[in-house]
Amino acid sequence: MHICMDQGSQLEMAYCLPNLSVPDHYYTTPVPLSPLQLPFHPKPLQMPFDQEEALMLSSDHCGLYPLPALPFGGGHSAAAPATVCDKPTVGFMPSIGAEEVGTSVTARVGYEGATACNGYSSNTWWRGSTMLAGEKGKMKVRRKMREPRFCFQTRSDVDVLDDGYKWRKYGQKVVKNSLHPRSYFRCTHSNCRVKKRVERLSTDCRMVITTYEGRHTHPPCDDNSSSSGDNTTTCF
DNA sequence: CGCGTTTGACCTGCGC
DNA sequence: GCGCAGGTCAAACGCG
Repeated sequence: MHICMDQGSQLEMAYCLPNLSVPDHYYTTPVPLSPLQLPFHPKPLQMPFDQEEALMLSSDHCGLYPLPALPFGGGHSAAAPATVCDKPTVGFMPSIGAEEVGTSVTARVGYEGATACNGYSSNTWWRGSTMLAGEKGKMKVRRKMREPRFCFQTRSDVDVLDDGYKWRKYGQKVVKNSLHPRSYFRCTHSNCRVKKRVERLSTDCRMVITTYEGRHTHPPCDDNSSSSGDNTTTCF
């Protein structure tokens, strides 16, 4: 079964997640919104990571839509998912603060996260096991530097979509006002620090919110992308 | 034995 | 300054 999208939407999704495979039991959220007109690209949707913006998309057969609010970390907004379902407003994520994800022009200039994604020289962005005690002070600064993020919402029975990359779970956290814990994944590829957060909506346990943070510095794993015949890719 | 997951503790940011 | 909540670490554990 193909993901239920028109061709344009599939194209957009393919740009967003070039290796996303969608199992049979996936189907995208039927949120009755108007098709998204991304304000930052008149041309076909660019890879969102290149935009260094936080994109929050919901997808259905009519296209990709921005999600009005999501419980991103940092801001204590765990109750946001209810807003997503109850009051779907069309717009470009005003709830995501520029300082949170670097969406403002100011934040994008000298955006350290993007640099770190492409050609960072060390692993100082997050607290590593090799970090000395004295280095922890630097993390206060580092933590403000956010990777470009892309978020989308899928209706699925499984938490983790097969996007062609290999992920390692490094944490799970119970989020306030949410019945379901949030899982934290990191790309297992060396020198690739892309992170992924997966959580389910408290209002609809079948709705999965997946948030990618950062940009892969490597191609996806071939074994994963061609794994099961059950999965049908939406890429072209 | 190696790799991935689980889970409690810890750290940091933010609001009051 | 304090408490809360999100994010991350790392030891313990499980599995192949």
